[in-house]
Amino acid sequence: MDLLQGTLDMLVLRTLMAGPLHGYGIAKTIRSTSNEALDIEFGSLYPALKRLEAKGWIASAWETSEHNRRAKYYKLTAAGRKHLVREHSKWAGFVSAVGLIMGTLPEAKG
Amino acid sequence: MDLLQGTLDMLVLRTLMAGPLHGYGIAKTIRSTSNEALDIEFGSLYPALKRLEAKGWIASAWETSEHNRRAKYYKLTAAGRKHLVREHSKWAGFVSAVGLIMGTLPEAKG
DNA sequence: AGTTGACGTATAGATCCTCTTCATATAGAA
DNA sequence: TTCTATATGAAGAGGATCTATACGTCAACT
Repeated sequence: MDLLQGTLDMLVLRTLMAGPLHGYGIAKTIRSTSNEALDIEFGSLYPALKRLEAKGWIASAWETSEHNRRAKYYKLTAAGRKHLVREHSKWAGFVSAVGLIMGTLPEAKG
Repeated sequence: MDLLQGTLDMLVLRTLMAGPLHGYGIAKTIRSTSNEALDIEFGSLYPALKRLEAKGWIASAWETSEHNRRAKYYKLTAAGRKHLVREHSKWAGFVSAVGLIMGTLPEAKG
């Protein structure tokens, strides 16, 4: 909920680095790995998966889940892996830059 | 450029904590304080300032700048100060949660 | 037998923010 | 007089997320 734009793609890609997973599983993994801090809405997730697949960063295949249901499994492509590295780097740089603003300015003044 | 949505407001509010400043000065301050990493577009900044003022987090007044030009100076309100604290806290929580995802998942797997 | 809850995918429309582009204007330096 | 830095602002495009909704299965409880 209330994810900053552009972050979801990186999170999904990073989650898929651990192996192929279906949409529902991706959301559950992100939720639990973040200690329930990040709650991905399916209305955000599925469009994101489409986007990612259209860009060639993930590939999908219908399979049977561990609960014996049909589920579309997504896996990282080589291009996706490279993109993830770039995005992670950009994210780190951004967080660092924001840290400079939030931390180095004078605390108060008339 | 390419700011993550929702971050600009926090950055502007934080910058104004150092004292009243006009739009142009806010952009310059953010740019230099972040070592040129954050480049605020005026097409993003002015709508943001309007938004912030409409919500009562900043207040404005026309004055004369140090370069002898008319400039609208913005200053943080008490409500803005409180909002900034909340947003900063949310930001820190979000960064921390993203860190959990990006750092704690297995690096790779078939 | 009926219902609840976990599992799963998917779309449409609204909303919000940022970016690009354009328009306007003054002061000082070269 | 031409260029650069200083200054504000609006319009429209683009992109991502959220809300709401729909469909469907399986297992467990009552």
